[in-house]
Amino acid sequence: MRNDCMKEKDCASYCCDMRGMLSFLILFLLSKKPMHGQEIAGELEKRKGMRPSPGTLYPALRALRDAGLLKEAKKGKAITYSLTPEGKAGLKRAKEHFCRVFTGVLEQ
Amino acid sequence: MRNDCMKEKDCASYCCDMRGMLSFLILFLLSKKPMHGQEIAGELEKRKGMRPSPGTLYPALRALRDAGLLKEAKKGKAITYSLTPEGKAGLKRAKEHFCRVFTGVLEQ
DNA sequence: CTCCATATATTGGGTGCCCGATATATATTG
DNA sequence: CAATATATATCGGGCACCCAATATATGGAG
Repeated sequence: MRNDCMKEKDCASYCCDMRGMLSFLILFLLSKKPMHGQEIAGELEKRKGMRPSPGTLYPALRALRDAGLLKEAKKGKAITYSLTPEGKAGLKRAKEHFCRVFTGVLEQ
Repeated sequence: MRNDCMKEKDCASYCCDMRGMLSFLILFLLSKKPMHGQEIAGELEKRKGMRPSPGTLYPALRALRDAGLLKEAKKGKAITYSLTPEGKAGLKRAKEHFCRVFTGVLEQ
């Protein structure tokens, strides 16, 4: 059971398993500023408390690129990712859905 | 690919795949008021646009009960679920984690 | 009682997120 | 030119969410 953390006092939450939210978070982070992969990994680590493995992050970035939602710019050994117009539009719609699903969760 | 909706104009978002958020949402909904299973399903349908199947909902409720996070009260053919003190405490921690992960997402 | 609607419950299986390990490429340092 | 560090990339597999189909139980209408 992935949510073993549900029984552990030292785990912050039950939603430590946020499958399916990775792409959404990536799009959101890149909307703040373009970043390369390891920067994204670092930001995710700060927020989630766990650093995504390369096998998690890079396939996700590739899928988003293949879907036309973000574009790449190679600089040295790093690749800077940024949102395409489609990515921005998609993020907007995703946020709306997110708000509808989690209405009231953040209140009080 | 579950996220086929990423390519469809009529789908609200990329986060339609919210695996791992079901238990969190159930705890949140029950913190508002005790409900029985089908009420929960209806509320989830309103928020997510899709009604969870029985094979999704009831095992989730059972797992939360077995974890001591909610209790059941049978009334006729329906079972009213409500949070235990452990469930309330767990939801509080889950919310904190949720807020940390999604800081800034709902802004502007 | 019989029929039907509603609620709960179980089973089997698909899907794809995500991880760990490993590989490749580029930069930097000495 | 090695040697090391960093970034990207791939591969195989586990696992848990989630669904569709089906089963059981309770209650109400006639």
